[in-house]
Amino acid sequence: MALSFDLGRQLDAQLRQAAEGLAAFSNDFAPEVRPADPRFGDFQANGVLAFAKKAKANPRQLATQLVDALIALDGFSGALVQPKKGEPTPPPNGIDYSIEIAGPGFINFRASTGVLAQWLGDFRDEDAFKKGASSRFEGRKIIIDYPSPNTAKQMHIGHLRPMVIGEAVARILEFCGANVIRDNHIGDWGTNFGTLIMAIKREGVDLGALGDNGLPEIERLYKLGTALEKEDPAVRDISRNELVQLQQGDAENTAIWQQIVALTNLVFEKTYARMGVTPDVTLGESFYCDKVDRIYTELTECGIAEESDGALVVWHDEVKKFARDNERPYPFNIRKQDGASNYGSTDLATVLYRVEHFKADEIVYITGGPQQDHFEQLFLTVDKWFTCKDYSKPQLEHVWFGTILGEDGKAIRTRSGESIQLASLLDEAVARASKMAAEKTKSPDLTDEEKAAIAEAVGVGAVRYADLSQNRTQDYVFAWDKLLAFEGNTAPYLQMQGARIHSILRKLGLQPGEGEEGASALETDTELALARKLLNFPVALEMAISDLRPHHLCTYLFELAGAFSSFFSADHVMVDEPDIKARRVMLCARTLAALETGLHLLGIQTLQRM
RNA sequence: GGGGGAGUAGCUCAACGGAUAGAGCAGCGGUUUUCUAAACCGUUGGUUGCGGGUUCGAUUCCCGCCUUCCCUGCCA
Repeated sequence: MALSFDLGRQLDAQLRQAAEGLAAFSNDFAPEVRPADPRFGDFQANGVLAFAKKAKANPRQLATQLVDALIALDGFSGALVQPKKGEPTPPPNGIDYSIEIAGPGFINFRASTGVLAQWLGDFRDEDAFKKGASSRFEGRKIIIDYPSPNTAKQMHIGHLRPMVIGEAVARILEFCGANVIRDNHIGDWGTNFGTLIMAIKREGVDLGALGDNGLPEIERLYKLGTALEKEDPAVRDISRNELVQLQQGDAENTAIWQQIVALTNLVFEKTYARMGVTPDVTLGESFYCDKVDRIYTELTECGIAEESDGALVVWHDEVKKFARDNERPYPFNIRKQDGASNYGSTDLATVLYRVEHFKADEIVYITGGPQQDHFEQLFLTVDKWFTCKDYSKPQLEHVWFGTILGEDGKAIRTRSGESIQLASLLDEAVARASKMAAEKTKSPDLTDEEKAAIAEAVGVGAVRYADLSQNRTQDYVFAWDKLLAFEGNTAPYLQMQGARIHSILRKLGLQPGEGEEGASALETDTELALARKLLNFPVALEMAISDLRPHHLCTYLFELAGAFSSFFSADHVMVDEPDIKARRVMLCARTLAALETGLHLLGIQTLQRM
């Protein structure tokens, strides 16, 4: 039998096929195949229970019928066995799966060691995994909007999450066959430029003289500007006028603005490089400033937008919280009273451009949780507008994340007070990793350059992993001790397991994939547990994809590394028997492939030595 | 007022309506002349905030409370 990369999906499809031939089942039957508790098997199908409830039928009877049909299916090799408590029965010789019907109607599947060996032989490395996974999206065009920082501000700790989460999401989708475009939608066109230009002119600052690290000075000018505006309303009007001048193409203001943007981008590039973030396009808000008139026109034509208090807004009365007759009305504002565009208008123009120019099937926005209302309004507006104009509608996803909190449990602020600069955060992480490595290393002969590269990978990896390994919608407290704890479910632990595998292969004089000829069937509990964990790599990918939450992949990698570590402690690889040695070498290489593939998808560097 | 998040072991967190709610850290007890001990093995620890409901089955879904953080039209 030919095996799919994702055996669970394959079983799912086969169960559906089996159900098609049965009168008792209908088209809406979903097998719900998922990984099982190892006590029960490798996979379980729970769908019969839900279906039986709806059909008011006996679930065990339905399960029996379904399993009979499945076994009779061409191209499926399985045998029904009696459930026993404790260890499930392995399949009889030459049969791929043993199947049990258990409890109220669970269907449990246990793969034979032959299936394990075949799967591990078919999917040997990152390329094979990718090939196996690529059928998931089959070239679907997905635009991912990240990290999308605002121009004229230094990157601080608040910029960590969009970069880390966005990059992981992009890599995972790409790996699963999507045609991903990373679109860095920088905030280069906001009200803040009015304030900045006002302050720059007032202070007579020469931006050209600031060198390539002028951001702190620009930040200082912005703070000064906002302070002045607060003191004197007349200054606020000047700023507003500077902004309008800029938007109307005034030469002097445009030149100042261009300098600010160029200066900012230069600094940002360095951080992107360090974080492994590679935008495909950088089309900021300014790119859309000549495209917003069409938005006003079309939305007004369609009767979607209307004037309200001098602004142009869209009401979504059908959604309670946005309705106009609320105590506090909450429209979607797309043009300000002063006629200027805002992020409502540019975001609408951006959706249209992404559909018309990039032919986007899907757009994913990576931003913080507080923007949920904005995106809900944006998506509702796009839906109505595209329906009116009969434009092809993309799938729109808002992937939002929680806030990074300070030790006091409050959000780390950007404008008030001292926020931690991203570069110094990373530097400190690397310094701590370096110190840790000096104490713990098993490779004292490393050169200084190698040590530095390892510290960079471990330090930055630890910070990334700490951010990715918990559910993204959670807030989390930023604490050095926590972020740089190199124990348990952390990047250094995973990197270390990889390094251990490289070490054993090095000692054997083998490249990954070599030395596996003549391997015998897996036998020990730890070998089998590891092999079964490897089989679940596609499941972890699927879970990470289904709601774009990378922490599922982290959890899987940690479990995989744990299964490997248990195996590595219990089963010696360098044994005399060539068949046993070969199969253990195979497990090492395959674990390495899954582990490194997973870490790469998370944007974390892997290491050969530590 | 409206909306969203969180509430699970001492701490930090998992758990796509499924089987006896799991990890890590901390604690306790073991393991190293043997392939990287940043490791492994064992163990202690729970009324899943409270009260109802839905059903074969609820941490998960629904209703009502409690605590807490955040958002709530012209910044993005």
